[in-house]
Parts: sequence; C-alpha cells; structure tokens
Amino acid sequence: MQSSIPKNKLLILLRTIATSATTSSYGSASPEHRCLTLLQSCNSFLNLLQIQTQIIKLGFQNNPLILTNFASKSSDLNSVDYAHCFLFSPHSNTQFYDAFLFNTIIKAYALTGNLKTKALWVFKIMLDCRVLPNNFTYPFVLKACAGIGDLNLGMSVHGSLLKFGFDVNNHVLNTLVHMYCSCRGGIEFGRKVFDEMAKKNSVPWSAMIGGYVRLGRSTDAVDLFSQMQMEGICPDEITMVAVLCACTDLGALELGKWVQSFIEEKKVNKSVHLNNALIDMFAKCGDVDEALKLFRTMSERSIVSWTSVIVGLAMHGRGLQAVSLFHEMIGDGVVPDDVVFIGLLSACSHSGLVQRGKEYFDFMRKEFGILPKIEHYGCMVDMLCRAGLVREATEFVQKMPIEPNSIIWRTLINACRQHGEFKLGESIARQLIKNEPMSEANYVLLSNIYAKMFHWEKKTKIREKMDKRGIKKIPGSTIIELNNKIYKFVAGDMSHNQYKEIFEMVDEMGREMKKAGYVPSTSEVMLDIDEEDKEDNLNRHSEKLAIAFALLNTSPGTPIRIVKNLRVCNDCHSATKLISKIYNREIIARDRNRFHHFKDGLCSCNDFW
DNA sequence: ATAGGGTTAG
Repeated sequence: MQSSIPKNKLLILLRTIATSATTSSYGSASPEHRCLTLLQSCNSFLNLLQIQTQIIKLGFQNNPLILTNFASKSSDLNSVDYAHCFLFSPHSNTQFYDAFLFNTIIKAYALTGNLKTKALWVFKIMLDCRVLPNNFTYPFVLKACAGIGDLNLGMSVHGSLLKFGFDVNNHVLNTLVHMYCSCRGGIEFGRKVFDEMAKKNSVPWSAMIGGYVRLGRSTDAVDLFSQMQMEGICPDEITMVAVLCACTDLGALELGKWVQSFIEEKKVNKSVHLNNALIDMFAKCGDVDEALKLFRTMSERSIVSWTSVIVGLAMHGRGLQAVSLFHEMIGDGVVPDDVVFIGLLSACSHSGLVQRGKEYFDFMRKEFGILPKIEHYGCMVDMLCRAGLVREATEFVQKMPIEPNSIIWRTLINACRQHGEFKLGESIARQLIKNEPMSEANYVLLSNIYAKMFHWEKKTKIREKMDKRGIKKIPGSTIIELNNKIYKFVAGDMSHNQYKEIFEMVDEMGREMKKAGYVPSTSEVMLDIDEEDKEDNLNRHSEKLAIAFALLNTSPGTPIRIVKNLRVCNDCHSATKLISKIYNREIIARDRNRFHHFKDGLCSCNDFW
C-alpha cells in the first residue's frame, strides 16, 4: 500500500487540522490523515513509537509527508532517527521522496552537535535515490561539513554542487565560504569562493574575517575588515565580534578601543555576544578594569559574560576578586557550567590559592553535579605545580581517573625543570617524545631541562634529533602597538628601520641594569655558546627589543604594553622588573597565558608563573 | 525550510 492521496490535498487537510487543532476534528478522516494528525500533535517519544507502529501496520512509511513530519520533530532526535530508518524500510518506494523531506532530516542532523556525520549519510541517500538537491539542501550539508572540519569531505560536496548545475544562490555561496574557512587547510579555497562572489553582504565578510581569526591570522582579519569598509559594506554585530577577536588575539588595545567607538558611531546592535567580546578584548588587552566596568553596565548578562570577566581577573593575578565574582554570580542565581569552573580554578592557580582550588574542585561535583573534565584536572596540576608541589602534582596525575593529556604532562615537565626535579622531568619528557615524536614543545622542554643541568652534549643531541625529524621551533615574538600601527619583533630582529637605535638602547638598558645589580640568567639560553655571547643572545630576546623600541618612541611615563606569543623567560622577567624601576615605566606584558604588570621593580605575578 | 558570532587549563 502506497500513498494514495494527492499531496496537495493532504497539505490542505494538514493545514485545516493544524488550525483547528482539536482531536475530534478527524473523526471521518482516512487512516492516513489520522496518522498525520497524530504526528502533528505528538509530543513524546513514546507516543511517537505508537504512531510509528501504526504507520508501519498501515504501510504508510513511504509517504513523504509522514516522513517529513517525523523528521521535523527535531526537538526529539529519536524521531529524526526514525524518519531516517524509514528511508531504508524494505518496501520503500523512493519515487515519493522529495527534496523537502531530505532537507528536513539533514537540517535536524546538521544542527545537532555530534550528529553531523549523519547529515552527510542522509545526503548520500538523497543522491542515491536520485532526488535532486536544491538551494535549501546545501547550506545544511555544508554546515555539517564545517562542523566536521574535513576538507576532503567539503570539497566533494562542493563538487556535487557544481555537477547539478542549478542556479546557486548567495546563501549557498555564503555557507561554502564558511565551510572552507572551518576546514583545516581550506581557507584559501574559501577566499577563492569569496573573491568570486559578485554581490556580498556582511555574511560572507564575517565568515571570512572569522576564518582568519580562528587560524590566528589576525592581521589578515583586520586588513580584510578595512577592505570591507572601503567597499562600503555595512558590518553587523557578528562582523564586529570577529574583528574584536582579532584585536584580542593581537593584544591591540588601541585598535580594540577604536572598534568600540566604531560600534557606537555606526550604532551596531550591541548584543550580549558583542558585549562579551568587548569584555574579553579589554581583559586580554591588559585593561581588566575597563572590562569590569563594562560588565557592570550590562543590563543583560550570560554565563559567558561572567566567565569572561572571571578569566580576565585570573589572567591578571587578581584571584581573590575572581573568586568573589564567582560567588556573586551564584548569588544572582546563575547556574555555573564547566567552563566557568575552569576560569575559577585557573584564578586559584594563578594566585596561589591552593586550598581554595581543591575545595572548588570538590564543590563543583558535589554541589552542581559537574564531573571534572581533563581541563579541570589540568588546572589542578597547574595549580600544584605553580605552588612548587611537584611531588603532589605527580601523585595527582597518577591517581587521575582519566588519561592525562600531553598538556598535563608538559605542565609537569616544566615544573620539574623549575623546581629541580630533573630526573623525573627527563623521564616524563622522554616518554612523551616517544608518544608524540612530531610535537616541538616536548623537545624544547627536554632541552630546557638539559640546559639547566648544563648537559650541553645531551642538549645538542636533542636539537639534532629535531633537525633530523624536520621539527621547527616556534620563534618567540613580541608585538607592540604604536600610533595605530602594530610592530612585531623576533629575537635579534634587524628588519626594523630603527634597528640600530634599538640595539643601542638594549645595550644601554643592559648597562643600567648591571649597575642595579642585574645578573643575566644565562641558563635560559637554548644554544651552547660561551657566556658573553649568551648574554648578547638574551639581550636580543624579542621582548627586550620591543621594550627598547617603546622606550625610544614614547614619551616618559607612558605605560608600555607588549604581547608575547610564548611564556616569558626567567631572564626577561627579572630584567623587565628592573627596567620598570630604572626607566620609571609601567610595563604590562601579556605572555602565552597570563599578564605581568611590572611597576617599581615588582611584578603583579609575585614571581609566580 | 535557507548564511555568519562569544567564554576554556599549558
């Protein structure tokens, strides 16, 4: 038995039923109508199972309308799964399937976190059934590809799109850009689609800018944004969120402030998301008080607003304030999630609040039923390590109920180096290199341990191993913003116009520091060279160059803000403390994971990072 | 029935 009622008639009936919405109105309807009406009013999975039995008994499982209705109950994914299963039912007659049916099922899967692969399976069935996809099919399919992030998959879907040769609209092209920008190694393909698009509104611009930001190509993101303005395309709040993320990544406070005034001027809709992005920008560009101020003026806050400001305070070493904000949040009736606990634990970690951190770790599970994830264990290990409790941290890792990841191992190794547990650190690092032979960080950690032990020959061997395996060390770099321009420095950088003056300044800084009793900590230097050269090498570290550049080009007393891509080394840390005193400058430095506010020869981290 | 966004330990 197949669908015997014409589709348009069914639709009219459906609409009547939907508007009258009473169970008594289908007394005289055919069994098929009854099934449809039942489906319309069905609100539980159990109900759905009963209806399913009926549908199968009556043999209606091939009615596309019934299937579509099944699929459209996407609030209950089980029903989508059932609709999906019907596609394979033994007597299925594919001639009744249409694109609308498949689109509904694909949409339901594509919008659900872990079912994106299923969306693609259904798409494949669609093609196998010779149902032609349309402009409504591809946005969902491409969204699923974007979620999976597999470039090959995305390209094959793109290929199928070209094959059908229908008039592709901008919605599809927009998702195509987004798909390529979300797949590893796909950004250039995305750029190609983007460049070839004739008329673009803010959507593909946002997708493209966001794509660059996710890859850490923030300068490209900012450049593209200025091109967008030149072409007169009006940005919306989503574009602005992406641009703010770029500022956050660069640590470009001036640019971020400019974006904020741009938002005011262009009257961009200030959504909670946009405000959150602003909070994050201020906090991560070094002005956590401004972030706090903005947070206080927000009328609507989400858990993300709280998290951003708590994490911000944590990064600046204001752990107690972060903790009190957390309690304020609970008092406001906001239910904490796993992410805010990561922020809270990292606040405890960065401020040495070991006991409190342990309490919150238990509190999280007992009070809110949140099971600690690997990230929470990571925070605990980091906290114990920072506090110098390397042995306790090692025990903690051994007792963890989940497999420690490489980040946790690296935390331990680094702590071993800092606290003199060389043997332990060496053995963990060797094991980790075995497991992850291509990760440069592991080699650097081991080689740093050898440097601190003065085992130069072992250190050289590690470097040879890296060369042989073709692994490159990520060069340390520091960026600094000056007069609306962003300057980037790498160690020994001679690419700047001013490089001679900068080097002279660095030497002068060195002389002044020595007068103040500074002893270069040469064990930080990666290379096996004689002491004097090592000192030279230290002096050419990118942050020292950036500071010298700032001292040369800003008026006395102006605070200096710099952003490092790696963690600050011991030598640069003690040097910067002295420089802040000698030159009477506040120096705000962001390293890979926190802020250091240098003032009067002291640092806000209390030498605790 | 169609597109784009934020927070997370080292």
